[in-house]
Amino acid sequence: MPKVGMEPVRRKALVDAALRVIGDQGTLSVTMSEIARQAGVSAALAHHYFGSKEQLLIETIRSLLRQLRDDTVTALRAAASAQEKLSAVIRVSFQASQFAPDTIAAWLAFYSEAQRSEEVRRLLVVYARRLRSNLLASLKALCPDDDAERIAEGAAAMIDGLYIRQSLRSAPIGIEASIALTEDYVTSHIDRLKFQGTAA
Amino acid sequence: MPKVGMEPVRRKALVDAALRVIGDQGTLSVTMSEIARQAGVSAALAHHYFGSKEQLLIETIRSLLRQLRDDTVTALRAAASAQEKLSAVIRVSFQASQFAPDTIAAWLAFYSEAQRSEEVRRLLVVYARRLRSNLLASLKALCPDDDAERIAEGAAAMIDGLYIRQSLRSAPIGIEASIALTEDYVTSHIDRLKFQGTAA
DNA sequence: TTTTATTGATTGATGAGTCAATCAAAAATA
DNA sequence: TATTTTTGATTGACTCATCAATCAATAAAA
Repeated sequence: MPKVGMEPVRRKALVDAALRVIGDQGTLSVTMSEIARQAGVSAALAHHYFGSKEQLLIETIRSLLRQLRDDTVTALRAAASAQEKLSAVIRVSFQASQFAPDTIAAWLAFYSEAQRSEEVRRLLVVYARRLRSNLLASLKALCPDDDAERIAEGAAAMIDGLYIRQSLRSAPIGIEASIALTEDYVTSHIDRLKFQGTAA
Repeated sequence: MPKVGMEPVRRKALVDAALRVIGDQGTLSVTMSEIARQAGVSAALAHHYFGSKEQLLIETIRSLLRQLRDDTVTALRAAASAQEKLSAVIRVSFQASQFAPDTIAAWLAFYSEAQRSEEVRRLLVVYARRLRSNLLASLKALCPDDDAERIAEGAAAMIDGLYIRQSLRSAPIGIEASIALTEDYVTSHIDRLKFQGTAA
């Protein structure tokens, strides 16, 4: 079977398998063998292409982040007004693929790993910044800058918090309810500023 | 040195050491040897008293939860009005001991472990329920029940989210700012209900 | 024939859990 | 009180399993 040009195919298969296995087991303490098995190759091949487990894991996170970024960009393009963009950013965070139990479990495992691996931490900081800045951009069109900062901070925290609560799978808040809760937070604050603005 | 009655002393020392080591390394993949070393005893003794690593970890989580509950009870006792109680619950979540990097890292590790261990998951569900119900009790005195439910849900999510964001140690939001953000969320929503109420 | 893809077998390290042995306090007995 | 027995506390050494990483060998293109 050895055809030439297998490298990108195998890399993708391994990264996808890694995400599956990590999500399934809810930990980064998964074996290279298991990942390789799921990808349909030997563990030795995984090492051949990635050099180390650490490297494979990092590529896996990168892949997850890339996916999220692409979805966000697409959603933002389709949105016209600031309100729509805001809604789009929130919506993407809770879209089915991101909010699936396995994906959440994987995110959680990555956050935990960030305590040890500087590179993983850096990647997650990129995610946090991106979320905050996407929210901020739209918010600044709707309220004063410093209020926008605070609201963006709060909304980002709420999104992450809904994730972590979802991971416990008790009193499961649905996708729509999560979106509603977050949008409610944002609009409620913007509204209040209007009232205060007219009152003052 | 073998005196009698060492068991409770050693158990506590081991549980405390476990929390320290887990917080420090940010993972449950810590060795019994290391925990024992920190507690000043041999790994064999840790096994003697706890039977297994899993069991020691569970006792450690229990200890953390107990601490949090006690602090909450104390804070609630000192609060008179519903507003004060609400504020107290929020404040306890962010009090220095809970919000310290090591403690947050430990929490994160436990959440991750909950994906695998049913017992760990159960314990964290207890925490989530308790937080929600503490918030709910005070909120119900301040607004209609179904609004209270939503606000409690949102506030709990925001608290957890601020934790997770804190764990990345980038753009570190301080304790006071976190409290302010959460209280702001709650009061803003209650206020809005009042406006709507008078307007309708 | 040279290069790329691929794997089985092996190695070396690590870590949980077990066990038999030791040591000293406490309790019982003389 | 002095001596023996019992029991709790404690550990070093060991076993057994797991796993990341390496390597030599093979097979099929180019």
